[in-house]
Amino acid sequence: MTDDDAVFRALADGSRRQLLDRLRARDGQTLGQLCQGLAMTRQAVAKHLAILEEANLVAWHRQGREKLHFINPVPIHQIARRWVTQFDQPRLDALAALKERLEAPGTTDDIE
Amino acid sequence: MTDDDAVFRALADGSRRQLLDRLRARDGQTLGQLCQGLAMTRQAVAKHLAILEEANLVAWHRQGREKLHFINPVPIHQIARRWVTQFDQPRLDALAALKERLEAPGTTDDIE
DNA sequence: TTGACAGGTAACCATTTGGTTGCATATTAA
DNA sequence: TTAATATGCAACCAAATGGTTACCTGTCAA
Repeated sequence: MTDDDAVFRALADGSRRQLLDRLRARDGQTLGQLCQGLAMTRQAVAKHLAILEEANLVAWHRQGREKLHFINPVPIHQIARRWVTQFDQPRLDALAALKERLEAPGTTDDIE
Repeated sequence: MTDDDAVFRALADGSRRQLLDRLRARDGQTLGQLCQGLAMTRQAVAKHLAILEEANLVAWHRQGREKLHFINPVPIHQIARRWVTQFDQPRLDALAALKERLEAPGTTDDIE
């Protein structure tokens, strides 16, 4: 509950979901790149990114004077596991099992 | 964006997620029942339920002087479809296809 | 018919949120 | 070295949010 909260809050804002969309389209963008075309100041975008970082949805890496942002899909998957798959039992139980079997071989990341 | 927004906003609050949890545990509860044990006035709970209604996550039906609340899993599924399954392509594409076959009417447990 | 019960409505309040402006700092290029 | 570039930080602001109290309405049972 405590950890999900940051993710749900982060996803609650349309601008932040838009930022995630942009990163999903092209990962590793700088703050400046992420600002382009948005009707918002750079500082506002930076605040949104900070909230996404707090929710662990975005990580970054400094390169010179630039800050490269990377998306992290794990928290959303975790939430989906706890919320969507439970939502209508038991039809999706079989699905969850299948999902694990599908994702298991050769995958190293988001399945704990 | 416009329709998802209400759902994301509704899910952003912990009290509202708790209400959904309660309805998931037992569907069709009255306002009074949903208030029990919560550290919040009835009016506050009613406001939360109104927000869940706006997001189409909860529907209700009047029975005498009582208001029975029912959960609707569809919006969360829609969001999951648009967000989770897109999040790491293409590994989950096969999963989405399977999901549709699983969820198609008439299919129960016949996959294994 | 008259309370008691379930819920609705409205005014109000403190805090959070999403945004701004202004200025400071660090890195790169000329 | 100097100027432009990329980002950081802080103060401030309006509006939204989550909650309250107070009172009103409709329904059921005695």
